[in-house]
Amino acid sequence: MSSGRKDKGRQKIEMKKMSNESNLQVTFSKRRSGLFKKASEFCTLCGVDVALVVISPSDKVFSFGHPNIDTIINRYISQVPLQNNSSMQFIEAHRNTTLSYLNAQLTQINNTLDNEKKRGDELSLSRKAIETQFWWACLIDGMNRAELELLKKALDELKKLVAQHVNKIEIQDAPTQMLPFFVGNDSSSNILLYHHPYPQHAQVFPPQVFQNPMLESHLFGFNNMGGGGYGSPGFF
Amino acid sequence: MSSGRKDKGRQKIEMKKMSNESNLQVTFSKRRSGLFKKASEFCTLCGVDVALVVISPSDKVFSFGHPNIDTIINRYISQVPLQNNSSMQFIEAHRNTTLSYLNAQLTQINNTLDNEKKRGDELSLSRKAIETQFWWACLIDGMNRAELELLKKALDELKKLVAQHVNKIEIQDAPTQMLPFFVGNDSSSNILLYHHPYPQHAQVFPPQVFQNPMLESHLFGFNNMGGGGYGSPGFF
DNA sequence: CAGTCTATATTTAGGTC
DNA sequence: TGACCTAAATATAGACT
Repeated sequence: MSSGRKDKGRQKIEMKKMSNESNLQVTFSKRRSGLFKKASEFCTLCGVDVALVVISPSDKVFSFGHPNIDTIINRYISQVPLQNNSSMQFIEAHRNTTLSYLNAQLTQINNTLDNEKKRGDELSLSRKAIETQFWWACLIDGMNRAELELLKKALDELKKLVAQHVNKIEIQDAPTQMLPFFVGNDSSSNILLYHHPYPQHAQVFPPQVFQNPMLESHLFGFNNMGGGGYGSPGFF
Repeated sequence: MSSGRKDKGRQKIEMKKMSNESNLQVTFSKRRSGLFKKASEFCTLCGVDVALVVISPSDKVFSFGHPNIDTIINRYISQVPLQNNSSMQFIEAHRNTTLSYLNAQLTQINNTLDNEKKRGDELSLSRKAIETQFWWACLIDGMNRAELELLKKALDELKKLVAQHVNKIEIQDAPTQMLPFFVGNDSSSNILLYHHPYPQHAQVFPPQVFQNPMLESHLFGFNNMGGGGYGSPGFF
């Protein structure tokens, strides 16, 4: 019921990589299932063993095997002469890249850890310094009401003295610098504390490194490895 | 060209293993080539990687791969470790132990890192608490030499007073009772100290005993406690 | 076995839903 | 994605060379 147009049916397509992305996606699905079906039919009809691995453009792995893909792959690996079998090397390579990746991670984390330790130590130190510097203030906590009253009185006295002194200074010196000690305002919330800009610890791991596909040219053959020398641009 | 006998054309066949041996042989060849062709077209058309291994009833191995069968197989086994190959098992086992070892290390280091972070945060917090609690002490930093001298004198006086008072108390009260240092947040003696609206974290500190000599002059030697504070609510 | 031929059986490109 | 539709493109059973 669309435009009353007659279906064109199956069209012949050129045997090259499809340019239309969405068409390619559809064709990928269709042909993949078709291929798997053929393989499976082949198995039942002829009683053979088949292993089939397909890696999609988005790097997903689809596989089919009868009776068991690992069995077939193992048989393939043991059958193919060492000369042609680079699987071992690839395994090693893969392992090595994984290892070095993890090692890099380890290094990075260790660095972060070191920084944290340093930061902690510094803080610990400065805290100790503060405690040492203001140890006497702690005494105040131990005082009872009477003692505190006494202290307050003493401090009042001190305030006067200091005020006096500061006054003297202000007269003598240039009054550019404001002394914070006894500015008698009522503000109770603008205490200025200095801040330490601590480093952030966002961890960004390096992007993964991919190996180049081997671009060997083989002729399509029936009983040997094949596959055209076809580079897959931009798929990895 | 046989005489006008009509061809039966392609017949539908049951989907089960062919009984006729010679037919099976023919079908095997035909379908095998068909399957390989499909796989090859699939590669070209969709730009995917394919590995295909077929093992004939007579145990011959046929394979196809694009761009290289070993690459694909390796990628497959990177995903799914092989089970039935002893050398593979060894490699995989080694790889896995190495990986789990590294992973364990990673976990451990991450834990340590977390702890360090926590420690750092706590220290940072407690330090801020100290700074907050003794904010007024920071004022001292704002003083010049003369002011400090003055303050020292006043505090000396205070010291005497307090010492005197403490002495008196020790005589009156039970001599077993020590002066508690830094007892936390519910003591009435803290009222003055916590007058300002900052969060209290006094309880964070261990009740350390400060046995510093009172008001030694070196106390005033520090001068980089950061920016001083501004007026405080009529504390004095 | 591998190719060829022929008449179907199957697959699938291109759409629609 | 996936299912369904249609008609053309392919694959292939069976027979023969």
